[in-house]
Amino acid sequence: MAESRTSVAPRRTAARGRIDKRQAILDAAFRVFAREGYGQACVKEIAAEAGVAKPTIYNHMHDKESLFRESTAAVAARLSEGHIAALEPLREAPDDLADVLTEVGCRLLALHCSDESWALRRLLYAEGVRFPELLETVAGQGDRRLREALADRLARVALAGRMRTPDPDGAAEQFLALLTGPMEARSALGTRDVPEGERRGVAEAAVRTFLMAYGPS
Amino acid sequence: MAESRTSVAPRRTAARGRIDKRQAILDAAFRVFAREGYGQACVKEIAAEAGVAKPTIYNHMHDKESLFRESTAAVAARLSEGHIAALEPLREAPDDLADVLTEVGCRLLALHCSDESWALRRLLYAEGVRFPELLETVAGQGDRRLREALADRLARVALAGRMRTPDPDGAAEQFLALLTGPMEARSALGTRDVPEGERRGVAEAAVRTFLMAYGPS
Amino acid sequence: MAESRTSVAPRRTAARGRIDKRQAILDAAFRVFAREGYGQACVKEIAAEAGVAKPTIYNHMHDKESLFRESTAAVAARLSEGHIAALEPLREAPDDLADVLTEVGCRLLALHCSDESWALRRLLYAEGVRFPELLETVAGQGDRRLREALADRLARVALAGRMRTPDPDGAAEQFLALLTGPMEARSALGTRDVPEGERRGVAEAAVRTFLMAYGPS
Amino acid sequence: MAESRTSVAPRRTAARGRIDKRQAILDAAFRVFAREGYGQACVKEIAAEAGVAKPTIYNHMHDKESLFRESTAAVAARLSEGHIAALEPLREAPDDLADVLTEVGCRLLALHCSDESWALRRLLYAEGVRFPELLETVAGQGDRRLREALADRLARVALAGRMRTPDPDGAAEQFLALLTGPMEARSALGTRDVPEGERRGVAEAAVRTFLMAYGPS
DNA sequence: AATGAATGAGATTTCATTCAT
DNA sequence: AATGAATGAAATCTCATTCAT
Repeated sequence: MAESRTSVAPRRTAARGRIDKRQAILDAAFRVFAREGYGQACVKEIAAEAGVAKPTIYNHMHDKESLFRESTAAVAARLSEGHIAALEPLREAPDDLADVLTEVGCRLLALHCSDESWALRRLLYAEGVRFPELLETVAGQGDRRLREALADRLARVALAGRMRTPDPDGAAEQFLALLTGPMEARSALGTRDVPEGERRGVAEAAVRTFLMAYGPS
Repeated sequence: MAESRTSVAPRRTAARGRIDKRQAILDAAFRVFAREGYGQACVKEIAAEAGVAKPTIYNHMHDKESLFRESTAAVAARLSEGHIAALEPLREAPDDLADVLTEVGCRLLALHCSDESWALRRLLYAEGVRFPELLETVAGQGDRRLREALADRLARVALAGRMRTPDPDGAAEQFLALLTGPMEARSALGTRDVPEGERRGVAEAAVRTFLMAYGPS
Repeated sequence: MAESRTSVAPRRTAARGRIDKRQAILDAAFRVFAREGYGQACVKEIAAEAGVAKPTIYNHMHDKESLFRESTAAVAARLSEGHIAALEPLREAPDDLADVLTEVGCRLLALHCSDESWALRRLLYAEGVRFPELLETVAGQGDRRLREALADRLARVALAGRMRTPDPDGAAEQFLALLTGPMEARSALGTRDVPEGERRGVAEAAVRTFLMAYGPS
Repeated sequence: MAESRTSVAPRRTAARGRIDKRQAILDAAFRVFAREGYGQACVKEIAAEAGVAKPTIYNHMHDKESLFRESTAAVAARLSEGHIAALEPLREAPDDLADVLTEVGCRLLALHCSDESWALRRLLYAEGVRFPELLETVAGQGDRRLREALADRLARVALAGRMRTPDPDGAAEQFLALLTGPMEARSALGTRDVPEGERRGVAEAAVRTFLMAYGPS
């Protein structure tokens, strides 16, 4: 570890260090914002959690708002990648549609129920009104991207004759609603863990209903 | 009622005034919390909006936290009444199930999309972690009560042979998910208005899917 | 007790009640001032301790300062009576001077070390600068009166040939100093109890030294 | 020392400046506490008197209580040094015991009657109950240290045959009582200046009585 | 005479942010 | 680039005091 820093890429040490520090700040910021909420979070605590001095934060970010924007955007991007990856099993129109949808549903729910995901959702709900471009960027890049990707997959499935729907967008929207809607209450807005088994039950119920509505004749 | 105020019981003016003031404080508090978020809201602003002096607030409520708890609880109770009332058309197992469900769905969505409702939801998401008993009280008394009442109605409908479902709770959960799930993205977490027509479309789609899964054979 | 109020002197009930209430307020005020200090004491707490409403206090006393003045003055007067009474054994020039002085010393020390006495002393030290007329009244009526009374007694004793001193005032001053001076440290400014036996020891030592300086040839 | 500041170590200006500022804060705090009393003193005024901003105080001290503790402890330590120094003339068992004791008495009284000393005593009396460790530290390090040092000196004097006392501790205690006891009333608890001549008179009277009790046969 | 309610003023403390090094 | 120190502004909460009843 130390080696890779001191001998392999010594020229990059400074820049690398800077980037590392920036990342450490963003990570710490997200943790603190998630824990305390934007208004209650204080820069001092973020600095402490990032292991840097307070002014260092202001060297990297212009103010608390930027810090919030950038730290949440970073997490949102990371999560969004996961969502897209979770659709992988649907890439090819499958034979065992129910199984595949259930698998995808489970993957999506696992992500949806992760601490990070709930933390981000809480922050967006809380501060979306006061950070409208965050909603645009994050929720846009996040939820919309997922919905559209899922709609694409469903369209292929329908085209392959394994589903019937003239409206893949609506179908995707409802599939996601059937998956995530129930988690709100079951996890008490993310404050209680929902065990994997229970999540699977929700996914199976969602798929069952979904396929009765959209499944092959 | 109005009578007792103006003619029968002028002696009660003082107590009544106190109650009025308390209500004014709670209302103002909710508005400010909704606008600014818990952390950013300041008691001074709440006092100004309620038309009282700052210490008056502390005469009625012990501290900012209590103020938050009580003001949100009051709104939650009010909204919860509305939800139950919205189920009214389902009281008797109806002939035209689709129409009635659509009507109920529209009513629920209208409530769900009201400013007050979004404001409360935002605050719960935002501060639920730090006010766990709020989640219990408010979300419990709110969402659970609605879900259970709806499940009761659906059970009756099923009993009357107009639906088939061995699990009215799950059915209610999914019906609500199909209704409210799509609103999250469509209203951008409550920051954009969703016109009534669009809400009706969502309700109709929800009912369509719901009845294909649970409707009479 | 209740009788004397209701039947024996019914005409006086109101006035008596008012006086009682005033006394209750003064007593409560002294206790709270003693416990918290003038600046930290709050009228609300005094009212609670007196069992009356806050405005009632303002009906009896003009403001917090008056309350302080009157409550401390009342206690000071009470204590002063005790001091004078403690000199009783010296009324007649005694044969067994040492014993009598020791007895007087013990009595004075018991008073000096009472909770009330320390409380008053603390308040005078603390606020004397800001309530100069209190020092005049209280310390004057208190300490000076005691010193002068003691000097009178000592003068009589000297006149009776049982002491030799051309300066009874100075002798009284020193006797009191020998008595009370050591208590400051021993009781940690009144925060630790000094047992009676220890007080007697101090009194005996004071008398011994005093008599070696002023005793009969 | 002075050198290191002006010529040798200009690099230390920052740290030195911090220390200076800390000292300025402690000094100002003591002055304000002495003037107003703990409860009435306000941090804003202390900040103004120290020439710093309010938050700077909270950067150095955790809260008002710490500020009180530290500022009084600093003064107490300073005064205690003076007390010990005042005993200097007694270092060697002297020939002219009366003169030396009088000299020491005068020095002690001068200190005892200084503004700073009265201010500290007032604060200890006033707040000792609520700051018990202050009494321990300050009064302990102060009064006890003086009494013990004086007892040491008196023991030497007795050993040299110039006094007779089997109990130097008691003798020291009484000597100090004879000195300081009378000042309480004469200075009206430190609110009136006692001129040097008067102090000398008290010291002489104290020495006279003391030596009649403990002096050489 | 007594009180519930209200309030202006001000207390302590914290925070985001900036200098100077 | 990074930090120790400092600060203006503002937050929550308390207090002595006064009305209206």
